[in-house]
Amino acid sequence: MDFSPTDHSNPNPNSIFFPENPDPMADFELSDYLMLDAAVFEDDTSEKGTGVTNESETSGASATPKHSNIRCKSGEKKNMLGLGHRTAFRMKSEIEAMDDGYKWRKYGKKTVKNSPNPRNYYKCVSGGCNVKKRIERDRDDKSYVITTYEGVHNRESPYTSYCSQMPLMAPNACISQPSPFSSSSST
DNA sequence: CGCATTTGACCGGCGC
DNA sequence: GCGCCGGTCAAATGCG
Repeated sequence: MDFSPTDHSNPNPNSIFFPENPDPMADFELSDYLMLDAAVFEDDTSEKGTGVTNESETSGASATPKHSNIRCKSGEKKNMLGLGHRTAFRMKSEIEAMDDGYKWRKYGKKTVKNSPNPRNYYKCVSGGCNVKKRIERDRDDKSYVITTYEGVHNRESPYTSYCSQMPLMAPNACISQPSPFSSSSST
């Protein structure tokens, strides 16, 4: 795994690199950054427990040998067929719905077997792009939020755009503004 | 009144 | 073939 939060070369506009310490919400800390596109998808679903994946989405897998949580389910298969990238973050945050610059609409909520915490499903409604994201709390540490983006935005996040206008800044210094995480985009 | 959210039902895929 | 599970849809409800 060479992925890192500072890998701004990632062409996927989904890859919004959250600041390590956004002052507005202070209590936020990026823990893991996972880029799961088609190329590495196989690894992601193999549940070998070698990658950070094991620490995030599959955190509950240890309790249940079955890896039902990360199998290539219907939606994921579409993903493998070329629907788009999948990007997952695990971050320490009190809030689940963070404003990443896009407008999201919640379309579902589901309690999943591997986690005592419900998983929330959002669709991007800004720009009409077909991007989805899942948000759930880490089963082992509720102070962590696991966010999984699926698909590719057809436009950049206002934050990354902002970022691109500041070529002299360190890439990962971008996005620390404008106030990336005003709580909850929706509501 | 309009829009976003909530929540239960339904669907499709996978494992046994 | 059946049951389980994750994901999505759509009607109902609440809030601004």
